[in-house]
Amino acid sequence: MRPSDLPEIRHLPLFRDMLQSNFEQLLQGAYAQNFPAGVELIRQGDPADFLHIVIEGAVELFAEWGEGACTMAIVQPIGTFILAACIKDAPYLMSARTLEKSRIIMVPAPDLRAVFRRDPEFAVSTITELAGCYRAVVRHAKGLKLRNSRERVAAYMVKHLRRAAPHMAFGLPVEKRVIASYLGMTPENLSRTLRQLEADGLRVSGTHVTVTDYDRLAAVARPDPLLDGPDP
Amino acid sequence: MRPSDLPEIRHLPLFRDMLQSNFEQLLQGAYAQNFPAGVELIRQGDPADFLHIVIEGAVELFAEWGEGACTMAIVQPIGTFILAACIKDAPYLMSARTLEKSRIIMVPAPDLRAVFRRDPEFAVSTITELAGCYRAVVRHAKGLKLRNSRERVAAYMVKHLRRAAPHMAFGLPVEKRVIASYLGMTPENLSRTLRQLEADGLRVSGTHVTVTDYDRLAAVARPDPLLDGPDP
DNA sequence: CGTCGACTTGAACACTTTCAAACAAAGTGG
DNA sequence: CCACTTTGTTTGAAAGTGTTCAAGTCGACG
Repeated sequence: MRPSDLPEIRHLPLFRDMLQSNFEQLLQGAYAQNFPAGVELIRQGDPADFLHIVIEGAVELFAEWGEGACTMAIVQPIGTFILAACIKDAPYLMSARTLEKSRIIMVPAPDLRAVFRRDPEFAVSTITELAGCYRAVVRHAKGLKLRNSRERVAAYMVKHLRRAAPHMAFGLPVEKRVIASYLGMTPENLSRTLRQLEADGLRVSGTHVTVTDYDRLAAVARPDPLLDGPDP
Repeated sequence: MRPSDLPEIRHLPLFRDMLQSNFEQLLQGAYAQNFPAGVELIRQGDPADFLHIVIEGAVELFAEWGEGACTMAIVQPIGTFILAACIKDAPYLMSARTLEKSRIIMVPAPDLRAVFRRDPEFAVSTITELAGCYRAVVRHAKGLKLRNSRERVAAYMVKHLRRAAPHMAFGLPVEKRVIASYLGMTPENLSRTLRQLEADGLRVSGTHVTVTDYDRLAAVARPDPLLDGPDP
């Protein structure tokens, strides 16, 4: 564990309000590791041993069933994943793999459970964090059920464009096939949909996205804070 | 509030471990109400005021976007809903309506937030409850993305059949159109799919479901604890 | 420069929705 | 208790959406 990692972690909403002594103890049992791209960090069904924190790089959370697989979320710095499985001491519902060279910190789940039982501030932070995760998945599920694929793609682009504001362009954070799977469609279908959306003010060339007509694109996506998350 | 309601609520996992004095205080600010079927209890986007507890009846959680709507979950006794919105003091992501004549208890959200800050046991219960909700939505989203509609219907039936074990029959808990929407399909499509599944050991007549060949049906559904929940 | 993987494109196919109509069941009012 | 309305369910045909398979293109990297 690098000393420089600690302040960043300490500032995460999850760890921000806990007692310093508890924070130190929690991170004492933790260890950091660097992984190349494409490494499977956890496998769905395995018992939950560690809370993972992404310091650098990017991690894909994905689910498998039979021969099929789909990406459920992308975690980028600084973010945590599989908090819920650690808390319930239950099997992971999702697998995780690095999409790029990544630096990950792993906090043992038993330490986690021990600390939030004696640090009320940490308990409250955990509650807030979990509630946020829950709401994120609900939004994702709502998007899948209420929007068709064209609308989902448009909404994805609008969301990332807002993050890049005031620019009217941004770079795709991950490969298109991962985005396609996240949006619940095949790569072929995403490719065609992107081409189709050129008529609605979207230009995608390789990894580079430019929006030439925000209003037209937003008219397709009909962004909604209850689906896409709060404005920021 | 009926005196007879209290013991049932007290035995819920969410309230089981808290101090009696805190429980009493929490429920003191609460009130119970009886609703006929079809009443909209909460509307998505409204600020979260109350944690709701279903004592009798059934409540549908649903989401709307534009002209479309879909049901996200069914809550039956004894169950709670919209805990996450109360905790985050954020707008509801889902609307709720009674499907039958229902008895609902409403606990003010500020009381909730106040109590788990001073009762560590309640905080832990809240964390566990939320983690459970989170995992339930993840499973639902996984099902939507990984299974096709025929598989989702088969899995739904297998899941409810297991609950009815050792019987090989059960009654549908809600209308078929609600089930269809929950499974992410149209009523017409559900109707056709049920008919198609007769070739795989399923018999549905009105609200009554009989499974004539469990193995065949399970071969279609391929039940998996990571999608359908733990065995019970 | 060649190879590999990701991306794109096209055509055929499978699945799902939509619209329209018929049917069934449950509740209403005479 | 029976017609009658209302609402949910089923069915069919047509249209729309998304997937699969196969082939070809592009770009990054060794």
